[in-house]
Amino acid sequence: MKEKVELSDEALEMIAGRFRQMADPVRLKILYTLGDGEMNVTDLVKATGAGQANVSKHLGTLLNAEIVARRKDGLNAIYRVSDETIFKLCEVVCSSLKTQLKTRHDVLLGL
Amino acid sequence: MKEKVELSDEALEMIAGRFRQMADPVRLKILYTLGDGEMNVTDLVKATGAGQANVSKHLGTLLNAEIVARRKDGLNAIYRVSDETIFKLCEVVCSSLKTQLKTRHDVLLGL
DNA sequence: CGTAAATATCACTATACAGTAATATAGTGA
DNA sequence: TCACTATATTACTGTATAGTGATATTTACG
Repeated sequence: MKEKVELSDEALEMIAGRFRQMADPVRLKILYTLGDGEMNVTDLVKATGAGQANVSKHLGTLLNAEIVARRKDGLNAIYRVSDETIFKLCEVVCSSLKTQLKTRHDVLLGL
Repeated sequence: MKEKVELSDEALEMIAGRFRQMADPVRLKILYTLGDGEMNVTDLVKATGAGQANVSKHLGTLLNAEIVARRKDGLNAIYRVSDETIFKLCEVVCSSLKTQLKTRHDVLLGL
């Protein structure tokens, strides 16, 4: 008897949506930067090298997806990662990519 | 002293690319289906309800990303998952989404 | 107040890509 | 060889979204 995991189309759409949040290098850069601790938008703009409007928009989608959280301090909007599982995701992806690259490298050496 | 993980733009692009592969509900459906064992394209088309050209194209990108592997058997092209880490990714995402939904639900109940 | 700074939003352009119908390609069997 | 089946590819359309300049909004401070 198989352990059949039947997922509804709606569930698949939600899962895909989460992956979509992670599928942009600028958002990843923002998230990695926030991994060192909370930060305001201006500093995130400097750290990522992206435009202010762009960073703000990315933060908006991440906030909407509840991947980051926001607090206000005077003029500043200070963001932090609110869902630490994203780092686990990146970790798994990185190790997989490393394995792939290593395999490809070995193949090039004829082994 | 901080454990500083500095990733190059190229690395970020690769990671984002892997997430992009997972960011489509049809591809997820294909992968989940292949989780039960290898399958040819025709059966995948039936299982997913997507069009043949569409499934074939998705399989092409997954193959290119080395997430699935392919073998030929006569007329059939038989695909299988070649990178099991994708299931770990889905698992992490699912548990995160469940937590989010539960929290949102509790908030609605005023707690 | 008026000004400046930080952030968000708007309007727009450009690009990537999912879906699909039609066609091409390759293997199978009569 | 011809007809049939499975898969891949091509050409095209539509949609989503990243990036950006300009503007709006909010808050602090003189």
